[in-house]
Amino acid sequence: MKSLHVTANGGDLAENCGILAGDADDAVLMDGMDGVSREIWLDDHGGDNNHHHGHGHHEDDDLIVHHDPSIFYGDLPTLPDFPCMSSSSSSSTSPAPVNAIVSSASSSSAASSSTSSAASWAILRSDGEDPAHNQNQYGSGNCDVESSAAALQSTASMEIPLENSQGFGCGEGGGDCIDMMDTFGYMDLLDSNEFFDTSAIFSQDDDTQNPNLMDQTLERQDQMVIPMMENYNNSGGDDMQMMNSSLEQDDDLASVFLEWLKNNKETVSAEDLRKVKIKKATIESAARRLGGGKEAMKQLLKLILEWVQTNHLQRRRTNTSNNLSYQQSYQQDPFQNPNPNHNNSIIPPSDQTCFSPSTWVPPPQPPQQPAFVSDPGFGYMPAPNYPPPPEYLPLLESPPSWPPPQSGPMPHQQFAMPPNSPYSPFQDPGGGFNGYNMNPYQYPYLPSGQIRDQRLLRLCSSATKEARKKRMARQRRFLSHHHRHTNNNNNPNQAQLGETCPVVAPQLNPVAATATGGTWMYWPNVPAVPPPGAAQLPAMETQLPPMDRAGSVSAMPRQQVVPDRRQGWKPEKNLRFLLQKVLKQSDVGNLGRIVLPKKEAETHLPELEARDGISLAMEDIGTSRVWNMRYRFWPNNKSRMYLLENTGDFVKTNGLQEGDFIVIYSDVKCGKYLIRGVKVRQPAGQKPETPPSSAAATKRQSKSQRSIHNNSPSAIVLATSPTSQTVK
DNA sequence: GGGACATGCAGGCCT
DNA sequence: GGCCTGCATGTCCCT
Repeated sequence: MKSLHVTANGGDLAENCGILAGDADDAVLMDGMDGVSREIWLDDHGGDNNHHHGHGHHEDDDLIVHHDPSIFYGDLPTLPDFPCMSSSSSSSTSPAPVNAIVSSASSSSAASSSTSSAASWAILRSDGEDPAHNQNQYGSGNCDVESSAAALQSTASMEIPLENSQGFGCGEGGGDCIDMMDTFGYMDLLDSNEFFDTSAIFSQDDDTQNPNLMDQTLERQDQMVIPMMENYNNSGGDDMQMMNSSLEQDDDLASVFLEWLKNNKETVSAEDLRKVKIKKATIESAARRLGGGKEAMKQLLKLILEWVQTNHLQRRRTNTSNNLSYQQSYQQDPFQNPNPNHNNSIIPPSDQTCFSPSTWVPPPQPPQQPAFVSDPGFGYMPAPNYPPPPEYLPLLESPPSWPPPQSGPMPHQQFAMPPNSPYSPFQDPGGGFNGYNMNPYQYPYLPSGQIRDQRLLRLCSSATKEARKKRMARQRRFLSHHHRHTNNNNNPNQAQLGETCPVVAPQLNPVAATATGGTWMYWPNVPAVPPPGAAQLPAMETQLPPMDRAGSVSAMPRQQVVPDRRQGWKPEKNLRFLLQKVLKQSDVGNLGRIVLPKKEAETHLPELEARDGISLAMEDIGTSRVWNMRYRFWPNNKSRMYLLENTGDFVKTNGLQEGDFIVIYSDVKCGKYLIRGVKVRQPAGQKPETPPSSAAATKRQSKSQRSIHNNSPSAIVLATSPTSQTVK
């Protein structure tokens, strides 16, 4: 499997970006760019360190030796160590840990550089302000990665090593990793000695109090690999000169980094960056797939920095404030910790061993009153990863910010909620796994442990069969409750949707809005890179009427990604495109069920443990009516067929016919699902679309539609006159 | 060859 | 008898 496993603490970058693919398969990233899918796995780093190695890549990597785990595997997650990207040319030898403390062999030039580097970081922390208390200066921060992620999206999952003392990932597994500092944090900042303050660097975290830190830095510089340097051989300090020379030529890159440093000097420390390690192959591959060259590196750098920033901030927040709020959250809501005896229920974030914090989280928001009543049997919440910035999600097939439900979410769901839904009365009687950091503000209504549990269950490959059995058992226990609730509430969606979430106006629908401009679009699986013809998107966007009563645009083509999240983040843009389906005859027939595309369903909809599936409240964007549909699957050979049932009324109400399509969104703000039926009407001059009169016609149409569905790289834009089409 | 998916159709339930 | 449910099978596409 072409998987880049996002592992635990470091997972969020990959998780949100779908970064990179295994270099063993260069097509992976391209797959992701084609938007076919982005599968991201989070592995239980702490629990299954061998998992990475199981991919058989680590041991093949060229190694950047990570000396002292205490230094490099501190509280900041490492960037993805993409074992699957590991070059096959990588060494198969295990990374013999090198003592980072000593660096007698460091060259003077390296020493100079690293000294400057460290000093720069030292000053960044010299303000003495707890970074946790600083706002992410990139605004949401969580989303900047998206732009890069767009180019990095991969079908493959990614594997990010957890940072921990076990030397996971690069250090132990032998990844060809690059420390953040060693990679980007180096650059021309080395000359920016205005920040120099050697005293500060040793007065920070425990692991930075190592008086040999500077030496460590110096030494590691000898070993770092700068991806821009194609031929760089990280064999020793002799290459430093070449490397520095190369870096010096990359003023842009350095500028980016410097700018970032300035912006985040209060929030990110040198130590933070030192803990970020990226495989050489990863960076090279990423850069290559970003187009290569300086621009690609710059983009990648931004991505990484964004990740560092966001991840770090959240962790800091968690570390500084979570212990209390963490436990309080449990104590305040007994339901949140149904199993108080669960040993893992209140593991301090610092003790996390599995998952990283939800890196891509919006800036802390004051907790709000829950819009739902905690009901153990009522709801379910998928992986709570923070979704990508919504401003360009609704229109596009976006990578799942939460991983594919491979590992199994909470099974006892009745009404599934989109990720991060504050209305998701997610329950986990099992107590909750505390494997990853939790931003106390992120899911104020959800028990951290449960969220972690959820995340674990969904993401962690170590969610073993045992765990699955337990989940199944829980599901069975709650099954009756679910049914009762369903039966007693004809429209349970109200509870699910929450009352605080405004109904999305019909014009919010990007498809509709687009159609208003005279063209409707079938949004394909949007590739990370603009497909041919995608240039139409911005132009079309200009035709869009206000998508929102508030004047916000609920969708923005990925091509219009705003580099600066501080500007691009518009919370009101809250529709996240999940999937779409061109309706077949069988979908619009009287069966009242719609077959959903498997991959998209598995990726974007809650994982189904049981074939009975879950109830999904779907708000019709056009009518605001909430349809209580059922999302389920059928066993089909060795696979599954995913269905949306109880769609008959919806189809009839919207007058949907074969060839029309539905689009499903989630409201990233409210956590509800939205559905829209889009009617396709033939342009004037063409024969009105009629049901195929023959099997051949049916096949032709089916083939055409399948082509539409499958040809994700190209946006299929059906330009019609405004009068010749109908988009409800 | 395998996966995804459209749909045929058998069996049970309901009216 | 009609409807519903769910499985099976055929077709198409991708690898």
